[in-house]
Amino acid sequence: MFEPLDPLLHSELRLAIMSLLVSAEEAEFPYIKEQTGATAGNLSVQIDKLSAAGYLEVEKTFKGKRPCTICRITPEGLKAFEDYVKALKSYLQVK
Amino acid sequence: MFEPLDPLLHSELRLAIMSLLVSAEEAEFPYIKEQTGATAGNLSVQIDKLSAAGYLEVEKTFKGKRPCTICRITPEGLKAFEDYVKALKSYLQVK
DNA sequence: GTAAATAGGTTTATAATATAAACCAAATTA
DNA sequence: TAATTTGGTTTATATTATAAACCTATTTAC
Repeated sequence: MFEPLDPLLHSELRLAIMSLLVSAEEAEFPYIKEQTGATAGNLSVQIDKLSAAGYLEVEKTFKGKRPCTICRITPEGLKAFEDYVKALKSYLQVK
Repeated sequence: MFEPLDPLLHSELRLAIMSLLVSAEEAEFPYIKEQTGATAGNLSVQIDKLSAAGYLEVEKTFKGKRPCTICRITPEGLKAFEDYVKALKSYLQVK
């Protein structure tokens, strides 16, 4: 009846991060911060979790002299996102 | 960009309960338990929360000699559910 | 008739989670 | 060179989800 929801994606901020990256393929930390309205601390923690799960890959580089964290969604992340959306529909379809 | 998600509805079990009641208009505790696969304790707690928020009304009655808990969604509950679904779409629409 | 099992839940304890506050280092500006 | 800003990370706290333990009444088995 109700399909289980991936707890990693069933989180407001993590879902927003993934949603951005599904469209963008690549985004910098400050951009994600701005778009989601999250605090840097919260964002850092949630990106770590998505990265640890293999849903994101995180590249730490430099932009001029300043550090720059770039995030991209992985194929597994995209699959997980699509599965999550599919599962969600079992809750939202009001017959 | 991303609309906030009602934390009361952004919960797997509570969302399942509400989803059932949007379709059914009325359901007994054991039926909800069976359909959601939740434990009785968890279900009891989550129904209380939805009820405390005014999203559900809970009628405690008897079926023969045995206690029977009936749940119905309220107009505010329905509104909240619809708003939640609308908000969710801001996360799911992959352009 | 009474012991055990079942129905229908509620209360309570625990573990996980989300979140922001505090913090840090380097670069820039005053 | 002091203060501020950028770009984050680490840590502490408060909330939350969840199941275990529990309770009462009824039914079934002996």
